[in-house]
Amino acid sequence: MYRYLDGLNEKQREAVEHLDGPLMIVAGAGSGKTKVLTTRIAHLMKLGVDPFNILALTFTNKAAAEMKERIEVALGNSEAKNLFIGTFHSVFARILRNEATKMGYPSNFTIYDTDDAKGIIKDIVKERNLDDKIYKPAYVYNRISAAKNSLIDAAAYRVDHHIQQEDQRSNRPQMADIYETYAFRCYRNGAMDFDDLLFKMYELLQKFPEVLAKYQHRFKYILIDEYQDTNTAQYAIIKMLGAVHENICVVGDDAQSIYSFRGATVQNILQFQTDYDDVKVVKLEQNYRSTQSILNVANNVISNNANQIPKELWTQNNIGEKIVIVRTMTDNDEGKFVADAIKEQQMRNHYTNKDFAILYRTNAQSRSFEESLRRMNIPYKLYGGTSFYQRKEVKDMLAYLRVVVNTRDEENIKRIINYPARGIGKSSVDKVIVAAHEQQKTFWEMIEHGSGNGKIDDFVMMIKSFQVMLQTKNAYDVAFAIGKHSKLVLEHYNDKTVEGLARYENVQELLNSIKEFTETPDEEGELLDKSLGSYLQQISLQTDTQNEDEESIDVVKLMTIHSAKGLEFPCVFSVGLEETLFPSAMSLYDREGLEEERRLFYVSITRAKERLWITYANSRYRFGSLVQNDPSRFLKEIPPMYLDLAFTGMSNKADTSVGSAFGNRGGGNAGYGAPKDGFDKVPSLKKLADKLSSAKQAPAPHQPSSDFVADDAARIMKGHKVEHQKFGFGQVMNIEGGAANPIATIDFGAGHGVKKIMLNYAKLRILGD
DNA sequence: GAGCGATTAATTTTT
DNA sequence: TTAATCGCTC
Repeated sequence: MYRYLDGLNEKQREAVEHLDGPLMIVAGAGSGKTKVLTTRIAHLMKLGVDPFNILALTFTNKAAAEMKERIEVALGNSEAKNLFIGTFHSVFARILRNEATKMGYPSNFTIYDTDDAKGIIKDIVKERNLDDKIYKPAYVYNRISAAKNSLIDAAAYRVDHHIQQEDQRSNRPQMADIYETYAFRCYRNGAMDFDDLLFKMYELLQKFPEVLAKYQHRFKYILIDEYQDTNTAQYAIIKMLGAVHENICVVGDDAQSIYSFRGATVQNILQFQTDYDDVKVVKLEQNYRSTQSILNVANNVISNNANQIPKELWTQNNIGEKIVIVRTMTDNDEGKFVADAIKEQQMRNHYTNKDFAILYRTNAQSRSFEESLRRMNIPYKLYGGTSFYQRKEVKDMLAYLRVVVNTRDEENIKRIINYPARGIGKSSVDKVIVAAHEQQKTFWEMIEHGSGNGKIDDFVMMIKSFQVMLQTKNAYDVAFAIGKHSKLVLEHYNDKTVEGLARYENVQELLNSIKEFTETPDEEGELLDKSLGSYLQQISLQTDTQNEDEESIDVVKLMTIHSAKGLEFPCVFSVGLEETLFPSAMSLYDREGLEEERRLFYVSITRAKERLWITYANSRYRFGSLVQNDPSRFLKEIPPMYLDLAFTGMSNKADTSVGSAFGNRGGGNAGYGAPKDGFDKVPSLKKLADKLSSAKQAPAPHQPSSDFVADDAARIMKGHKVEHQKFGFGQVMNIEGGAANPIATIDFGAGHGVKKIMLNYAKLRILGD
């Protein structure tokens, strides 16, 4: 009767057919987790549950899209359209958009990505005259992010004893102030960062019981994918939303928890059984993906971790090929080896490009593989990295669109007010900012009714004209007009360099994507929101440009292990297995960090279906210079019996015998004569010496007087005592160059000495003569 | 104020 | 290696 149930094994079927009450599915790698989730949803719908009442949350857009598609296939109709399936962030953004005004946000609130957020933090640190070496934007951002993900707001942060101690100890006493300012500024800008989408969602449900009740009753069934990667905020939200029906189904694998840096805590999955009464637990332990060899290696590696839910992955698949470990001399050799091996496998075993994936720890590692693949004419696709939407020219264009939709967004106003250059300088902008903050107004409110600055007024008129268009024109027409009248497109068009051309094309591509968005017809029964605001919201959460028909393009895939989670490939290269790279240097200090790296390695191994190569290089270029690394400690955790020792692919260059692969670096690298210690010390000593010899006493920067006002350059005469904003106090020795372009020779004394200053540009205050 | 070369600092993973 | 900032010139 339910044919789709036939393809399930006993355990899978048990999970699908459990209808009401909390359910935890512990799903090992390759055990058919997505199949179970999608079949379960389809089954619920077959049994009459309204798709409108089902909420399914995933971590990536890719996973959400795949789930939706598979349900459609299972059901054979378009009922799936009404399901609420998406990433945590996108689903909450949608809900927040509906309820935003309750929280004092515009419904078209802007979503700030990490770069936007770091930019604001940078500004704040600068404004407070703090050292940006200590208050590094990335550090501050991560700390604020961690707080939000633990549901700690700025006020709670300030009074949290433990946190305060940490900040004192790390010499960052002003963290709480920065957090508070940052949070306020986002709010004032009508913007939320990624973490706010969770944090504000929590706040919304907390503060507005009627909103909570609405969604509690709406979501009768809640399903959560990758539960091991949820953080405290996500956990709390789910708990609230599910409290009425308690039909919560979580799927996860503690062995694949790899997002603790984003606040994820494995505790959520470990504790699930104690959170609810009568939790049904189903373990999926049969692996359908990998060969026995691959699975054996994976099991051996992960068994080195202490904290685990006990389970044993097994498979009926063939033993398959042994795993190949390859050592190369340099990262370039590593790239070359991989490209060679791909070619060879294609010849010998009839694989095509898309059967291969190269998985690495950090995005920076992609370079050598790209080069070698290109050299051998093997088509590839790079996933992740700086995405399309992070490119400067795209962000510039998006900044215009965002400002037009949400004028509270000071950050983006600042970005575009003088780009393309229209003669509105930093000082004019700063003047507005100071005045606005004094009067408790937003930047836009300050200038929208005239600013006393003709150029700013022109800018305001232009933005307003775009806003008028918003009423009658579609998103594409507005965007096109913005590109044209802001002269942004022209700016790129006039740049005839190769990069300029690329930028022009990227902006055109952005416009195309808006056009596509606008022209996608509404599905039956579903009226899609085609406003510019809706478009912006959607793309803000789209980090990967998930292009058309992923499956059909025949290319080798390059990505980080993190982005490979949930995917599988016939042939996998897990590369860069070196100490300080994988495991990363950042993780070496504590057991948890190291175990997470090991889980990451586990994830990379279990992506492979048929063949697996593990590679590492003796030395590689990092931050511009060659460094040597020991082989990763994880390699020692693989019993040699699973390894293929015969095949090296580069037998003349790379020594892949297990003996030398593990540890005794002296063996095979005679070409790099210098022992490790000497090698490491030379450059650092040299650097130090350079620093000492060139250490000039930098003059202390001049703090301009608080009442500093520049005087008219024409009034400055020989012999005047003057103050310069940067160089401090000095005396005019001489003036030359004629009235049109007078140049003064000024003696600023010991600190800065004698300088020639062009009076038309410099800001000088006359103190007397 | 703006544009351009030169120096220098920085690299974990992502929604 | 590359992105970002610095500092110089017009």
